[in-house]
Amino acid sequence: MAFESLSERERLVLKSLINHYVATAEPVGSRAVAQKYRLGISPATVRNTMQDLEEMGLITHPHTSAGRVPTDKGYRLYVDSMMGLEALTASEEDQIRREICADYAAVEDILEQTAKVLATVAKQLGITIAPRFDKGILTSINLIPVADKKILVILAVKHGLVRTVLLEAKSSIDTEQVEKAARILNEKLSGLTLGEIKDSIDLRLKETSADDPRLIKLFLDSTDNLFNLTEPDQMHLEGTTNIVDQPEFKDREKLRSLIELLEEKKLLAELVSAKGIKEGITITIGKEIERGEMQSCSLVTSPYKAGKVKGTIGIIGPTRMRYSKLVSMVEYTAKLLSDVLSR
Amino acid sequence: MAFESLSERERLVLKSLINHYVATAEPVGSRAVAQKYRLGISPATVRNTMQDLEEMGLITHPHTSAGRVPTDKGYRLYVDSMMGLEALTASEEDQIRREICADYAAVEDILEQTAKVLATVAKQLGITIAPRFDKGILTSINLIPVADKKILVILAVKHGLVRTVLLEAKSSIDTEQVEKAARILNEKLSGLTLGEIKDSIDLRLKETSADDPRLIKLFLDSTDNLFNLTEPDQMHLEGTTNIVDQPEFKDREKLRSLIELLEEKKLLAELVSAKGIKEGITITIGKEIERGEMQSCSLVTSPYKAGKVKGTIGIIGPTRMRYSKLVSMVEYTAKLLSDVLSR
DNA sequence: GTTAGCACTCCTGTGGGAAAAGTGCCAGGC
DNA sequence: GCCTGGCACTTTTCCCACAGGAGTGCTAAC
Repeated sequence: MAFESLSERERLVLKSLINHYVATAEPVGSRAVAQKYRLGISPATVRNTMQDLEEMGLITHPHTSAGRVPTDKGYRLYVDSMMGLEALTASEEDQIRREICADYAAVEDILEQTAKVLATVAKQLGITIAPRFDKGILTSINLIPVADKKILVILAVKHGLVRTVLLEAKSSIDTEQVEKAARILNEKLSGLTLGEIKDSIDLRLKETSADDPRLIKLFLDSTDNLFNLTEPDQMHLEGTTNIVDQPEFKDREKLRSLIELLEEKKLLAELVSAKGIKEGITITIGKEIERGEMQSCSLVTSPYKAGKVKGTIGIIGPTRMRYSKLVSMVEYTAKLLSDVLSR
Repeated sequence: MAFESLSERERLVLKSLINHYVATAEPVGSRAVAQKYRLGISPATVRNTMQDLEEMGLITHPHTSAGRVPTDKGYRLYVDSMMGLEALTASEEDQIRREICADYAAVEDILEQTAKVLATVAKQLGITIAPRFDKGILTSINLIPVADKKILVILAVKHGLVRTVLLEAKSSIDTEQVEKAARILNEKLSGLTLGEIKDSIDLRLKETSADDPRLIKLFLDSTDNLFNLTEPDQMHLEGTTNIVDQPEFKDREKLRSLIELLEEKKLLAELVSAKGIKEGITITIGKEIERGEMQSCSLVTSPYKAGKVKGTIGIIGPTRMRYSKLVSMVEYTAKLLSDVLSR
């Protein structure tokens, strides 16, 4: 549909309506639009315009005598072509900066903190997902025997990212073997990205496998586990409380199904990090989200960088959210986070 | 108050009432008790007995014309002296066993799985807390430089438990120094429990500190971080969905404040693991819980063992819960978990 | 000591009616 | 020809009254 065909008035009415609805969560009547936003036109005119907008599928009616409510399509148009960015207040910026720039050593902690501050400042769900390791360059592998049959594998990736995985061997393995295996693995694999390793580990370790079959075989068998790139525990979700109060979730069933989805950490992580592939802010509105349980929600996400590797942060809330502000917020936060993690 | 003074009839009525209330979530009238549990007495007699029980503070009235509801004190008496254990069904045992005995390598994963299965089978919140490391014996320390100024510290504890912490140094540190420091630390600290180390690390490392001040000092400065024993991320909480539907949380405010508490992972972990100090099952009912936000909830917890060190698992739900069943469940699960982790 | 009976209390569900909110359309004005 | 005031119409919401139901507490009788 050619949205450029919207008249100036139609655009103004839609914009005002959305602003008002976002603020009040109540269907908006023609009077409210006409008066509050001093467009200089009467409620009757607004009503006519609204009818047109409704025909275009940009707004709806819950019932005859109710005001109008934006549809997903309405929000989409608003977001794409008529919403201005709303700058963060100084105090919001401060709050975000304070939390993120505190000098935590571990990336994990910074990400948790980031999710929390996003949730708090946005009064929505805040979510952060650890960098996707597949583009990260492996600097070293360490194997550490921590118990009879257990070996801790440490993958150190450039820029101070670390992944540790515990492997369990069938039989006990002595220290020398472990050291030898570690030497081989480092020799063959360091300097490559984890993605490359995942794809070609079989080939790269083929000739050596005769050397010490057991350990190398264990390593090969665990490839999926070791190089699995979206670990659910690499995700931080905060602010569940914030959405419990939202009027859109006064319907119990809706709330339950959303919380259900939030508990499926792996799924959620994949859903969100898929949005983080593109550069810059991505806004996903209502039914545009693939999962049914979340179709009354919107997602504002952005990738961030830690050196070469990229992760995703975002805000989840009802479709009725303050996009103009939240976009600024996510943008600012992602920028800051990238700076902190890449220093 | 001398509860032994309860007559046989009073005990029977209280027991029947609680059973009925737990099943229906509705205040229980005298007729329901008299008929359903064929005590061979009339509703009028039950009413008289109920009045007595109410005077003792074991049950209450929401209002004059409503049935009776057990108080925390009523539950307490029931739990302590009149509830029989209810065995798990074969299929419940199966389900629990299947999830826990699957051969995951990492303790983390087993604990997450355990929390999930507790939540599912009990239809309540399931919570597991990783072993308290303070009684764990350190088998080795490894220091691994993962980036210019970042060092990954790996504390290997007996029975395959591992703790990794990332430290950030002020200035870059070369590999030799790291190796030397690791040797010193192993020499001085391995074989001790983490608790001992935490308390006496200053003394133990004093004489060596002249050797390589920087790294050892970093280590000393990070003691709290390294040996902090209740890390929030060592906790797994599952089944939030289950409580959203509970009739006791139809009051929005209650639900919000509970979820708020659940988000305070650190606090929650401390709360629960405090209960896990005692041997065997601990039941904490309503107001007996220290935190106000949870005073309409009960807690059924048990410690479990992984070799020498102990963690806690438990179930959280409204005070109106099926104690007789859940106690069996937590007991069985804790036993199983101990077996799996100590093998 | 137990029970039946009954009055009393308080909650709950229902229906009607008035008020409020808002639309849609029409006819008149600029 | 577009805008606007006016008005009828629709639907929800709120309130109130009222009946019905549930369950108690007391009393008197067995």
